[in-house]
Amino acid sequence: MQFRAVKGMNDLLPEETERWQRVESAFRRHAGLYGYSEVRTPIVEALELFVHATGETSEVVEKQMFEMERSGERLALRPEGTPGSARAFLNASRHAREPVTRWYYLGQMFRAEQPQRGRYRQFNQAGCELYGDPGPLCDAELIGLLAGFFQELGLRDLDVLINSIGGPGTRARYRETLVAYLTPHKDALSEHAQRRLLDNPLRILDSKSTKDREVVAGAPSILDVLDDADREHWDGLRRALDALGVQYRVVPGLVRGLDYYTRTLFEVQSNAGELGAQNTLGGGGRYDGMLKGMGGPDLPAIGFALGMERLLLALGDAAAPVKEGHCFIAPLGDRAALEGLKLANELRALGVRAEVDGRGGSLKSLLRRASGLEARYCVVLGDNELDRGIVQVKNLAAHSQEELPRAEVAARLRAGLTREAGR
RNA sequence: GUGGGUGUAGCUCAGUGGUAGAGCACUGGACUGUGGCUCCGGUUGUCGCGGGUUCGAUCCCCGUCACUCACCCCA
Repeated sequence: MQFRAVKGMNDLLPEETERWQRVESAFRRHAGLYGYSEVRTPIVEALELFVHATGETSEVVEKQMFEMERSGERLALRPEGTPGSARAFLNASRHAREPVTRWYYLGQMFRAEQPQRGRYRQFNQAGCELYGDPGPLCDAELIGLLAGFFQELGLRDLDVLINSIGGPGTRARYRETLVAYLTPHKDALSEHAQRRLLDNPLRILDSKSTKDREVVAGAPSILDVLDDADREHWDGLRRALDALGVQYRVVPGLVRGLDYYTRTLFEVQSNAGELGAQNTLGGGGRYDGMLKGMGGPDLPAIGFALGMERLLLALGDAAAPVKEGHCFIAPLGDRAALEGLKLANELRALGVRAEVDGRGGSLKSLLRRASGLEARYCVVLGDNELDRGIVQVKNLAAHSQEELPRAEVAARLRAGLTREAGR
């Protein structure tokens, strides 16, 4: 084979896309119930948008961007959805026509990581963004939306983690506190964490290295140094989550790797299916500084993204769609084949999926094929039937067969399928 | 980006220094026009790719690519 898909980028074949479509439509409906509408933004944006919004010290921007140049413009494939959505929001001046904007999106994202189960170079996210509400009630509602979506799909054993990293003031103060605590223990930290100590010390808090974990276990919690406004917001979030009945766990070490977060952070993990190390199904947080930082109005915002590939892995067979009954037409001979084409169209006109096997072959092999396709009915049509103005209809599940007048077949089969679907 | 594991038929996998097998799938027949069961037959491979050692390599060695797991990162 000469060509293969680019590393970390995968084809989705029909068996898979059926599962995807089911989850996607469930997401659209779920987000719609909360008042979210779909936004579609370009996959390619100015490189600078991500450097500025996602943050130049984030790993995503530092090492994982697919960059390109066109007529002197530096462009990039989007590594996440939030910056593009925020840009679109500002370009359209949405804040001038509505106080609060709720958008959701579905789409491909690109990060040049080492591929792994549940982690690909082209992957799909579904996400929500909420502009114009400072929270904390809407923070709780958004977390509830995310967790509720997973539950609706049938996922159990979900772990909802929350934290607050405060506003810029709190974070700067905490950063100093943390560096002061970690520096004496520097030699006990992993090599990676030692580097982080200089550029992004908060990230050490969620290191998986046991060395780092031991040191971090004794570190001061950011929740203890929240300023009054941050504290009030945090308490309000917890009260609202309790009122909504959302189960959660406070994890002071939850940090997340995008630079723009303020205050509320959250993540939903699952042990279901075959997720392996990529057990974060979705996550997000508040990013009150982004819109202003991009030259727009000083408006608060919060959002999340969930990984479609991971969600599908976690769901396993649970994402398999229910098959609708359909008809298979098995014509014997050339004359019957033409009649079969006509009958198939009659069925389709009534909204019934139908297919004709025009390849010829024995009745045995045609029935075998009908069986393999899991058709509900197989219509057998040969010279004998044509001459008598009837067809043989085989109910493949019931192993029964009856003769029906040719003129009535389509309507009768539709009635049969409707009856079954109603059960 | 770093480290480990694995690459043999469409799928799941066995196998041996003398150029390949099973099950499933597909297909034909037993049953001149009746499936999913049974029985019998048939098709399918550059043994991931390139190089080396050897009389000879799918097997040993080196490289490379892909997949996979972990780190890292995050969805």
